[in-house]
Amino acid sequence: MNLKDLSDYLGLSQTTVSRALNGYPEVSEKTRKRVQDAAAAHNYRPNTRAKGLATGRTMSIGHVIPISARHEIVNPIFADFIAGAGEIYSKNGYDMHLTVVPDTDEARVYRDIASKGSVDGVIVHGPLQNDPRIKLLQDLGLPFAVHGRSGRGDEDYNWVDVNNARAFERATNFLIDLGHRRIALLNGNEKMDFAARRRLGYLTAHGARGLTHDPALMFSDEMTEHYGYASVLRALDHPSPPTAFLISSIISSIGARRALEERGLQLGRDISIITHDDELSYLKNGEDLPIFTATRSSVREAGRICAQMVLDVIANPTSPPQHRLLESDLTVGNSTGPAP
Amino acid sequence: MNLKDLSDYLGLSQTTVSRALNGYPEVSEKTRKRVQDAAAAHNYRPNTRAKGLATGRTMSIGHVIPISARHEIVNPIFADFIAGAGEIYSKNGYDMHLTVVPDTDEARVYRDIASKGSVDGVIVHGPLQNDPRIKLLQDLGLPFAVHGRSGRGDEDYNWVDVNNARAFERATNFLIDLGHRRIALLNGNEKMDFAARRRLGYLTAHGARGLTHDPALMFSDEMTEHYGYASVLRALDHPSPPTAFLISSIISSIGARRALEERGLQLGRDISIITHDDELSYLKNGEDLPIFTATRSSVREAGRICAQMVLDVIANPTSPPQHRLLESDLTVGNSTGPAP
DNA sequence: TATGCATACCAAAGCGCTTTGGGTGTCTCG
DNA sequence: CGAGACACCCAAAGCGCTTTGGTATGCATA
Repeated sequence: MNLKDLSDYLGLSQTTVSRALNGYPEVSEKTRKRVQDAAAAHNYRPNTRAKGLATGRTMSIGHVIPISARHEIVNPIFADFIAGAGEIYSKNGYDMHLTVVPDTDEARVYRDIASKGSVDGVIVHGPLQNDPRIKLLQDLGLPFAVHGRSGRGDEDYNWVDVNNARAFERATNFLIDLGHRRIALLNGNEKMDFAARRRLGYLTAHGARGLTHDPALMFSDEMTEHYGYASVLRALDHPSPPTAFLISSIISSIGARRALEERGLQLGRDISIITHDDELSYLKNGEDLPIFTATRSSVREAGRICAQMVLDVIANPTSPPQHRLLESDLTVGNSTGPAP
Repeated sequence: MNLKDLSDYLGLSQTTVSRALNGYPEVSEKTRKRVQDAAAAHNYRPNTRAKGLATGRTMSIGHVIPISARHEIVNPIFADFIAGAGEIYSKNGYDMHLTVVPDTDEARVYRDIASKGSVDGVIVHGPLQNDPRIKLLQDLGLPFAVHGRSGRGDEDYNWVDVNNARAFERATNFLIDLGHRRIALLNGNEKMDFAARRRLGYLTAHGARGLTHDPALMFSDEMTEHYGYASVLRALDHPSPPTAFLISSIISSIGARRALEERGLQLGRDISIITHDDELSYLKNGEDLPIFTATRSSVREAGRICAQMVLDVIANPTSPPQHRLLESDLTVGNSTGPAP
C-alpha cells in the first residue's frame, strides 16, 4: 500500500492525503479523520526512502562502532550506550544506523556515510586524544555529537563526557587518605581521551600530596577481564608491590579480583581496589551493597543525553555547540580499607 | 556531488556514468576508467536513498534488539554478535539498521519496518519458544534469519543455533561422571528457546542416569552477574546443597564465583562449575588456561553465519530454508573436580 | 453586482538514482 | 557497396514521497 493506492482508494489527490497525514492545516478535519482512519486500516506507512529523498532527511543517526584492530575487541559499554540512545531515537521517530569497523579505517566510513547521505547525523564513539574524526566531521558538515572529548579545543563541537580527571583524582585521594602510598593504575588504552584524563587525575592527586608515582605500576590497555587479571599479577610481583589498585573498568576489576583470589589475598583488607563503574545493566556493581568502591556514572544515561544532543543539533543547526560534563559519584564498598 | 553533476562534468549522460560505475558491459573500458577516476577524485558516492528508491533494495539489514521490559537489561552477548554480523555486512556493501525496543512490543516494530520498507531483511534476536515474530515475518514476506530457534516446526525458516540441549546434556554427564549427584542449574529465562533446550539437556542426562532432579536447585532468569551470585547463595543454603553448578552464562558464573569466595568455598574442589561460554571478546574464559570448564561456542561466529544467511536469502528468495546447528566444545578447566 | 478572502482541494515538479528502449556510428562480410 | 552486427552512448520514465503553485467554491463585504 503506497500513497497512490491510498489516495486512489479515498478518491483524493496524493497531495491532500500527504497533507492530511502530516498535519498540515490546508485540509478539513473531516477529511483528515477519514484519511487517518483509512491509513490505519490499511496499515499504511510512508516509504522511508521516498520520504527521505523528498525531504532530504533520513530520520536516522549513524553510529560507527570501532573494533580494536589489534585485539578484535568490541567495547562492552557499547551495548548499554546504544540502549540509552535507542530510547531517545524511538521517542523521536529516528532510527539507528550502525557500522562496525576496525578502528584503523573509521575515517573512510565517516566519509562514506556523509557522501552517501544515509544519515542526518552521527555519534562519535571512543574519541582518541586529538581525534582526526572531529575535524573530518566538521569539514564534512555532518551534525555530530561525541561520547567523550578529544584533547584540547573542545569548545567547538558537541560532547557528553564524564569528568574523568576529577573522578580519578578523588579516587586516588580517597586511597591516599586511607594510608596507601603505592597505588597501581590499571587504565584503559591511553591513546583514548578518557584514559588520558583519568591518568591525569591520578597524577594530579599524587602531585598534590607530594607522592611520586611509579611508572612500573601504571598499566594501559584495552579493558578486558584478562588485562585486569594479568596486570594485577604483574604488579604484585613487583619488588615493592602496590597496596591498592585504581581500575578503569568493572570488567577488568573482575579479573583483578580473580588474581587476588588466586594469590590468597583478601580484597579490602590486604589489597584495596577502586573501580570505575559504568553501571552496565548485566554487570551491576552489586544489587544493594556495592561490591567495589567505585566512581560511578551511567553510560546508558550518557547515551540518552548524547542522542538528544545530535537531535537538537539537527533541529537547530545554527545553535552554539552543547557540552555536558557529568560528575561521577564515589560509592564506597567493601573493596577498600586502610593500607596494611 | 551527485550523478548529474558528475555526468555534466564528464560530458556524458547520467545513464552512461551510472552504467560505468555499476559495471555494465555497454560502456567502453576507456570511458569506464575515466568515469571511475572522476568519481574517485570528486569523492562521489551514489545517494543511498535514491538508489534504494530506484532499485527497490535498501542494502541494509534490520536488527531489533529486545530490552527486557522488566529489568531494563540488554543482553551482553549482543555486542559480539553484532560485531560478527557487521563484518559480513561491510564485506557485502550492506548496512545495519538497529532498533532497540522493550521486548513487549517487538511485533509492532517488525510491522513498521516491513511497511516502511527500510530494510531488505531482518535478524531475529532472542527467540522465545513459539515466538509469534516468526509467523509475523513469514506473513509480512520479509526475508529473515533467526539467531536461535523457536520451539517445534523449525523447518520452514532460516536459523543458526547452538546445539544447546546436547551441550548441557554433555556437561551434566561430565559432572555426573565426576560423582556429583546434586547439580544445580542456573539457566537463562526459560521462556527463551535456548534456555528451554538447555533445561531439556540437563533433564535428559538426569533421566538417562536414573537421577532425579530437584526443582529447588533449578533457577531461571536473566543472566546477570547478580543472578549468578544470588542463586548460588540460595542453592548453598538449601538443606541438601548442590556440589556442582551448571550455569548458562559466563557473566552469571562470575557472580557465582563471587558467592563461593564469600562463603570460603574453593572452586573445583568444594564446588564444581561448568559454564556456557559465548567467547565474548572482552570476557574470555581465560587467555591460555581456561578459567571455567565450559561448553563453548562463539557468538561472534554465529553473528557471521546468521548475517550471511539473510544475505543469501535475499539474493536467492526461492531457495529452501537454511539451518545451521553449531556444536559446542566442552573445554575442561579448573572449575570442576570430583564430588567431595 | 463585483470584489476580496478564506477554505479545501489538486496537478505537476522535483528529490537522485536505475533502467528501458532506443539511436548513432563503425566494422565486417557477402 | 549495402546490410547487418556490434559497440557505445543517450533521453526519458519511473521509484514513492513532499511541496510549490495553483484552482474552484462559498461567503461576507462594499
